[in-house]
Formats: sequence, C-alpha cells, structure tokens
Amino acid sequence: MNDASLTPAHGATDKPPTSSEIGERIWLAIAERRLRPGTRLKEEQLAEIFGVSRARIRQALAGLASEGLVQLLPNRGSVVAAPTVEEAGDVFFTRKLVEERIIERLTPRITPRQIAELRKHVARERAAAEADAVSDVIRLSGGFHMSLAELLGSEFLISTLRDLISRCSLITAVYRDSAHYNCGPDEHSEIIDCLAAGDAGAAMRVMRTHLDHITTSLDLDVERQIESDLKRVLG
Amino acid sequence: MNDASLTPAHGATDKPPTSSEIGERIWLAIAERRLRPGTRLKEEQLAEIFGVSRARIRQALAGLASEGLVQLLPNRGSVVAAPTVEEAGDVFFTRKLVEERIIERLTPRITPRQIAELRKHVARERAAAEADAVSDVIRLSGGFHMSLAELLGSEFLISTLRDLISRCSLITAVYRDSAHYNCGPDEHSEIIDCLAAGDAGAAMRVMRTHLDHITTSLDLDVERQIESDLKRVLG
DNA sequence: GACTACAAACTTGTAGACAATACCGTAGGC
DNA sequence: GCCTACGGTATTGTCTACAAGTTTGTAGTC
Repeated sequence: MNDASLTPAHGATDKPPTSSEIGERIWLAIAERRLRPGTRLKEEQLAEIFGVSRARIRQALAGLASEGLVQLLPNRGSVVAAPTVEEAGDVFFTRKLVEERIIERLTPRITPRQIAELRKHVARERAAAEADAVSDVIRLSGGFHMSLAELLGSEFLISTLRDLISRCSLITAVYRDSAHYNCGPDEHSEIIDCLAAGDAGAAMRVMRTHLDHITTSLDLDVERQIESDLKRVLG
Repeated sequence: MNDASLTPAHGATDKPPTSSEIGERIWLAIAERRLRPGTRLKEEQLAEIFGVSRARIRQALAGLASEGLVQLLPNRGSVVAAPTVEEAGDVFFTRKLVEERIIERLTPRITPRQIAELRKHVARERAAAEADAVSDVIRLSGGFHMSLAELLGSEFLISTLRDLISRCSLITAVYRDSAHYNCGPDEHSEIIDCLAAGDAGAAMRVMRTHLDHITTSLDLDVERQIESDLKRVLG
C-alpha cells in the first residue's frame, strides 16, 4: 500500500483524527480507487499514517467491516473487500427498494425550505463536477441521497442507506469501466422537481431509473479478476 | 441492571467468552425482555459479569450498536436502544422486501437436501415451542429466516438480514403485548412447501403474510412510553 | 429560598506493553 | 529432488494503567 494514498490533500492536521474520520478517509480512498480491493490494511501502518494508536484504527476498521468495505480475517488482518457480481446485484436491488421507500415517505411531508436546501446541494454537485474535484464529486453525489434520508429523519433508513451507498461506491470502484463517477446532478434535479410537485409515484420512478443508470454503467458481466481471486486464477 | 439477567442458564463457563458470544447473550437478554430499552450498559459492570476485560466488552457493544440494538452515547456510555414506532415500520417494511428477494433468488436453486434441512429446523422449532424453552424458541424462529439467506449464500443478504432480524427482535420485545414469541413454525412449514414446489410467487406471498402477522401482533398504535422519551413526556 | 460555581466521584476514551497466532524461509530426511 | 518439520519474523489479539470527559453533590452568594 502506498502511504500517500491515504494522506489528505489539505495536509496534516494538528489534532489526531477520530475513528470515524479515519474510516471516512479510508472509505474515500477506496471510492476513488486509490485503494484497490485485496489491498492489505495493516493496523500499525495505518496507526503511523494517521498519527493515532492502533486501538483507534481497530475501531475504524471494525466500522468499515460492518459496512462491508473491508474484510476482517481473524488473526490475519484486514483487506479491502472484493464484492462479487452476485453481491453487487443484491446491493443495488436493495438500495433501489430502500430509496423508493424514502421517497415515498418523504414526498408528502417535504417543505419548500427543504426543497431549496436540496437544490443548493445539487448546485454544489455541479460546481464540483465542473471543477473536476473528484473527491468532492464522489462525496456530494452520495451526499444527495443521504440528504433525502436525513430529511425524513428515520435513524434506521439513514444508517441503512449509508451502508448501501458505501457498498455501492466500492462496487462502482471495482466494476465501473471509465472515469464517469457515480451519479450525475441532472437526474438529482429531476427528482427534486417531482418532490416539489408532490408526485411520489413520479419521484420513485425517476429514482429507480437513476439507480438503474448507475447499475448499467457497470461491467457486471465482465469477470474482473481482483487480487484476492489470485489463488483461484492460478490454482 | 440486574446482573442475573445476563448470566446464562447453563452456568459459568471455563473459557472467557468471545466478543460475539457476549453480543449474542446481550442480544438474547434484550429479545427475552430481561433487558428493557433505556437500560444503561456500563462497560466495567459487563466486564465483571462476563469475566473479561473492558476491551472485549467494547467490541461487543460496538457490534450491537451497528445492529441498532444499543445506542452509543459518546463519553456517556451505552444504553439499550428504544426504537420508535416509525422506525419499527421502516424495519419491517425493509425486512419484507429483503426476505422476498431471498425467496425469489433461492427458489430456483434450492436442492431436496436443503429442503430436508429446513424441515429438520422447523421440527426443532416445534420441539422448543412445546417444551416452552423460550430462549431456544426465539433463537430458532429467527434462525429459520437466517437459514434461507445462508442457503442462498449471499454474504450481503446474510448480514443485512441478521441486522434486520435483530432489530425486529428488539421491536417485538418492546411493542409485543403478550407472551406470543416471534413467528410460529406452521407458517415456516408452509414456506418450505412452496419452495419445494418451486413456486417462487407463492413462497413470496406466504412470506409476506407471515411477516405481516408479526407486524399486526404488535401494539404499534399504542404509544409505549420508554425511558428515553422521558424528556418529551415531561418537558 | 433559588440559582450558580465549584469539586469530587464515576465512567468512558486512549495509549502502550505483552501474549498468542500465522506466515515465510531454511534445514533435514525420505 | 521433493516433501515435511522446525524456527524466526511479523502481525494481530488482549490486557492493564492512565488521561479526559461527564454527571452528581455541595457550598456559597444574590
């Protein structure tokens, strides 16, 4: 693993990062494909990189493991997870259902003020896309979907969606063929229009189409060989 | 918290329990309503009860927190979570969708040998129900659903369903009105029949009905006041 | 008499050290 | 020449001690 792949652009900070900040940085490194599936994540190495003790690293890794981003091998360490094609299908299928549920429940209760907030978010997405700020684009495009869950306020759906989006980011990082990062802001805008019009059915349809676009942009048919499959390939 | 509520029936073991064993015991205590929502879970106290150090307790609590069973309050400790009525709706809704997906994918590939395994499982459920072995009944009724996911072999759906079943157990523990524990074996048997017949549609229908039965057995309309709602009640 | 500021006790958060386990290279035997 | 057994090295798993934060009780003041 290249140490530079985890150090943030804005340089070293004074305070030691919290375990969730560490998790976020590792997550971003995975989503940006700087950390490839199969990469070993040694605790001591990470502890040195982030300037914290191993205990905090273990916390962060445990969190990432529960989100399915890293795999914890007992007594043998952690590696960046390598989702299978089948798993990818399940994840996107589930995400579609959960996001439709969110839309369905959010539509009748959303306020004009919240609509405005969402539009601002999409504007930030556009700005980041035009500036080619890859980290921001990835974070913001997931952030739009998270915002919908947060507006709804259901703790369960929020944490479930966070989990699903993380997994989707990993999947797209593995199976996406080109530079086209996550979802585009135009379809997000369209979803907001439906929400503003109070048309839950239309919003759900657009959301479904939107997520289908992401799915179809993946090479799920191609069998991408990844590091952890090495044994199977050569065995 | 009563210490006795966590000690297992079969007495103290020689070896110290692993963090997942500790998590399981706490989970069971919650599912059996021995630990009520809002109960504080002090690390040192738990460490003494299970005869391990605090580090292992923290692991167990972190795992339970990611399943939504306990709530981690930074610098203030952990309490047994108190799901709201709205959250309960979301959880059951999502569980229905996930279990239907499992059934849908499992039906065309299930083998007679696996059918036989499932029938054996239901037989164990019946035996436990007749013997009034509450712990076993709770574990086995959830176990049936887990078995379906495990037969399918999708890591994602397995971990997702484990999460959902845990949350459902907590919800039923909070909102169920009487002694009727989780799901009955008869409907499980019916699901197996549909699987054996290769009729995915029927199996999905039965599963949906089955889960609806659990939902309707809850007092979701009644506002059960729980400790963490104290402020809202008195404020 | 009620409110605010302070102090003590308790609980969690963190770090560092030690023990257990798994992997890799080497030597010996078949 | 290949396989197996052994030992060194590296990495994870666990525990104990200390630091930081929060809550609770108490005294002083308005």
